[in-house]
Amino acid sequence: MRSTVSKAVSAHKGDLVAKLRAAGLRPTRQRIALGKLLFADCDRHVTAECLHQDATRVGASLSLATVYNTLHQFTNAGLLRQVIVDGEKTYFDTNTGDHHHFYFEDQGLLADIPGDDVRIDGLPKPPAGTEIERVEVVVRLKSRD
Amino acid sequence: MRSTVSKAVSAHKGDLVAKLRAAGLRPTRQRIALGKLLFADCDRHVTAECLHQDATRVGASLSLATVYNTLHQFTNAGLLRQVIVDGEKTYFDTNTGDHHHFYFEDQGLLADIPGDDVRIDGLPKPPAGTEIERVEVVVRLKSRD
DNA sequence: GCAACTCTTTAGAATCGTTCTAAAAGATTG
DNA sequence: CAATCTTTTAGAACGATTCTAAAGAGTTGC
Repeated sequence: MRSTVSKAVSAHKGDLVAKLRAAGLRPTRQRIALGKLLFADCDRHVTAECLHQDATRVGASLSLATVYNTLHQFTNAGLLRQVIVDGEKTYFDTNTGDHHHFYFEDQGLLADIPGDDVRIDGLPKPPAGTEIERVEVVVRLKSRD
Repeated sequence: MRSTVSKAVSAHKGDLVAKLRAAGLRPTRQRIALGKLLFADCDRHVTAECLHQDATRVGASLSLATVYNTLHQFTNAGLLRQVIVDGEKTYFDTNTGDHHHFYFEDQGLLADIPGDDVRIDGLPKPPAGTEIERVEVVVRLKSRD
């Protein structure tokens, strides 16, 4: 059992190292720790602050500045995507595919909109000289009393 | 000609005063100056900083703090709407109706998406205990080389 | 394995948009 | 006009993020 777990973990770690190398990033202790937190399980939506807390909680000690650096490097490498729904803080999404979001305003939480069923019709052509980089839909939710 | 213009302006001003009163806001020099800038002509998308510059340019002298206060008061009164497309600054839109936006990333400019033809299909139901406050579509544009 | 080199990390300072504070100025009511 | 309430404002404070430059770690060639 022990060995299975550690095999699984090291396999993950190998993938991660390859991922980092492919992005031209050295596989440092810090980047591996953050990579594990971000890419190990299911999709996540994190802020720098909360990822830093996660890392600390897991015993990885790194500075907040490194978390910011890393999030931007991962974003530039196409491993993450930035989501802007709130003027206060920036969210990073591990799901880089085409999809949209629910935003729970009361709690400041993001969730992917499941399925790829969302269709947007009737969008005008982009103005001359510009092209669409992305169409983002945010469904803002509030708790019902 | 002169009189026509000044009549038009004072008519506008009267509307504005009424608008402010209806919102429970005293018609102060500062609020009237900002109101004129915001509601006189066509729809606008402003940041606090740029509205402050506009005001200064027009000869109205008021502090940046007042611009922030006023923008929020107008927003609470339903006269403006906040639009979040950029982590750096907050935009305020004089068009409070249901509509969506183009965002010119290179220039940090917002534009309404003309017409009410945009339809969004296939949205899942909001999670239990929540309700949709608003669905926002942002079409991010970049200049074509 | 070790030197030489390059890339990373980091603590702390700096930045920037925005909000807060408390005191002065202005609007309103009777 | 006096009394009262609201607004404005300069400047301090704030919080997320970025910058700085010096120390630390990863990499490469030998």
